[in-house]
Order: sequence, then structure tokens, then C-alpha cells
Amino acid sequence: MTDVTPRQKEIMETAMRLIAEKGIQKCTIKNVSRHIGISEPAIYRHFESKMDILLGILSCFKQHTKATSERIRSSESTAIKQIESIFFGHVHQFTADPTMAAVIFSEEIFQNDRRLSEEVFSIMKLSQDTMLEIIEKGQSNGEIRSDIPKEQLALILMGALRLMVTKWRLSGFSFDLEKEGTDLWNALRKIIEL
Amino acid sequence: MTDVTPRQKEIMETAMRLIAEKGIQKCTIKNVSRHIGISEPAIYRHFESKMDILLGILSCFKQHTKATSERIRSSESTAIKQIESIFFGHVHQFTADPTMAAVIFSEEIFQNDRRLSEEVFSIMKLSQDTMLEIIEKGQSNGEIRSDIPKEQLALILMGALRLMVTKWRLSGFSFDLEKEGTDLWNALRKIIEL
DNA sequence: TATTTGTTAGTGAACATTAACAAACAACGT
DNA sequence: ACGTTGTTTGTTAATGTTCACTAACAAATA
Repeated sequence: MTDVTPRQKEIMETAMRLIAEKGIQKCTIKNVSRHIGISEPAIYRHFESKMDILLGILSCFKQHTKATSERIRSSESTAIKQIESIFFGHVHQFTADPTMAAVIFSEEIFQNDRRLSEEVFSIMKLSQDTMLEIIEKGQSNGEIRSDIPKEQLALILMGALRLMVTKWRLSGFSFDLEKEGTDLWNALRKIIEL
Repeated sequence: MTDVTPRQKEIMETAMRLIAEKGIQKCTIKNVSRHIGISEPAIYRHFESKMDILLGILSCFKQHTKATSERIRSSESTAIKQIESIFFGHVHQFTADPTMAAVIFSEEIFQNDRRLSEEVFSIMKLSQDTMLEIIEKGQSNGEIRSDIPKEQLALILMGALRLMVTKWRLSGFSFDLEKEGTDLWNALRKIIEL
């Protein structure tokens, strides 16, 4: 299932970089092939179609999300620590690979096609369900305030993270995401802790 | 300055609807003209280029944002009430015209071009500055908690609203935004009030 | 020798935009 | 009331460009 060749990886990463830097409309087969240094038809030796490249990107990310969710869920830590792990997991990932940020939090990019938008929606739901589960645990063992429903807390946590990342990207990655992320997390912790 | 003809308005609204329903890639001159019921070149009697249509949309929205900011800022109400006005102002606007939601909170759509993305950024900054000003007032007169910097509070408030609207849109407007918005606002008020 | 991975050259479709022309209509002197 | 004239607003047809993708063939590799 995960038999992704180096060339396929290179193509998907280049496509992601183009989406991140120039937007989906500049993510063309011509641009991808030019950046890699091969001809356009060579791309089709590794992917059947452009759609398959985009689906491949989403598939990789879904896998990554699943693995992260599973790892954190089975970590047997406190709820707050688990949410902190999710939060900084994203921050570290984006710092290491800023192109990720553009693709993951930009549902609009994949709105064009049914299959793409459904895949995005399912990834979004996946990480939300993990978050809800952890919050519920935290609320029942008194770690997290219970006067606000878990759905709202999840919305607030993910919404703040997403907006911070969006602003970071739109500003051309002009501020230190790690620092800003730490400040935001301190605020969020104060808010959700009982 | 605001001499926008009925036809121009029709074109911009149709373009927005296409962006909202099918994504920016389906927002073509051909599709816009077909939906209105005129030929493609007829569009060019009302706009010099496609870029001008998109800039026109952003210009209209900027004007709307400015007016709303000004009105709320001069309303002499409490900070909480003012933030509530901003919050529900958005909710009502999106409920009345769902296509707005797709365009306003989708910076990625306009990432393609420098002029477009700079305009989007300036609109985003405009509403953020208004929010910061109100929060600052609320903090200094004891309405809003001061143990969290205003920048973080603004991020949390706008982030949650944006994510709710994004989910609403991606779900095909499947839930009642007014109801969900009220629930979220109750949660947010608990969080920011001292 | 057979498969993989690349090439050049070309396909038709969709794109924004323009050229040339026509109908609708208001303004105006007669 | 009527023809003339100019401006708007539309049309059909075509422009050149870019798009995803294919055909035919070649080099590398196993």
C-alpha cells in the first residue's frame, strides 16, 4: 500500500511546494516537471493523472494524521499533555516543513473535485474526533473545565491554531511560529484548564 | 467611486457564487456569462479584465468591513456587546448570503496574484485591528480578563468563528449556523469575561 | 532481452481576451 | 411626430496561450 517510490515522493513534494508558494493554480504538470528537471510526460510514468498526485498527497497526510492520533491516544498521558502534544506536533511539523501548512489547512484548495473535498473532510474529521475524545476524558477526570461542551472547546483549540498558522503563511512565514505557538498554547491552557 | 452598475453587481455576485459553490477554478468568464445569460465578450463591456472582477469583489467587501467596523466602534456599547455585534454580524451576514462565507474566509482563493493577496491581507488586518482595539478597551475597564494578551484573545475569537464557518461551508451548509453560532458565542463569552 | 524511465512532438480542450459588427435607445434639431 | 446621430450593450467569430495528457521512440538498467 505504501510503496511510494522516491520519484513519486519528489513529485508530490514539488506539487505541495508549488501549492504552498504560488497557489493551486500554479501547480501544473509543466511547473512540477520543470522544478524537478524532467519533461512533462515523464511525470506520467509515475502517476496516472494529475488527480492521482493530489490524491496521493492527501493519502500521505491522512496516514500521517492517523499515526499521530494513534500514538498520542495510546500515550497514557494527561489530557492536557495530550492536547499539548497535538498542538506542538502541528507547530513542529509546520516549522520543519512550511509547505505542509499551506496544504493541510487549506480545504478550499481541494474544493474543486468531489473525491478531493471528501478526502479533506474525512481527514479533518479524523483529527477532530481524536481531539473530542481527549477533551471528554479530560472533562470527566476533572482536568478540563466542564462548563463548556467539548465540541466548543475543540472548535476553539483548533480554530486558534489554524488561524495562527494561516496568518503565519499569509505573512510569508515572517514570524517565529514556535514562539508564537508557545504563547498561544499558554493562553489556551489557561482557558481550558479547570 | 462607488458607481457600480446593476450589471457589474450581477457579474460580481455570479462570480462569487461560482467561487462559493465550485471553487475558484470554476469561476471562469464563460461560466459567469452563461449563468447570467449573456455572451462572454459582453462581460468585457462591464469589466476590463477578470482580475478587475475579483478586485471589485474584494473592494466591495473591504468597504463593507470598514463600514461595519466604524459603526460598531462608535456604538459606545460595552466591549463584550461590541464583540458580540461583530460575531453575530458575521453569522447573520453568512446566513443571509452563504456565498459570502466562501469568499471572505478563503484567503487561499486569492493567493494566486500579488495584488489580490495583498488586498485580502489588508482586509484581514482591518477587522483584526478593530477587534484588538475593543479587547484592549474591555481589558482596561475590567470587562475582559487581562491575564491573556489581547493578541491571543483576538486569535481565539476569530479562529473559532472562522473554523465554525469553514465547517459549515464544507458540510454543504448542513447545520443551523445561527444556533451553532449562539452556542459558540456563549462558550467564548465565558472564556473572555473576567 | 525486457522493463523502467526518460525524451520530442503533438493532441484537443479550455482559458482570457479581441475584432468586427448589430440592435436598442436616448438626445436633438427640424 | 420624425429622421439623424452617438452611445451602450450586446452578438458571432476568432486570437494566442496554457492546460492535461498521448504517441512514438530512445537510453538506461536489470
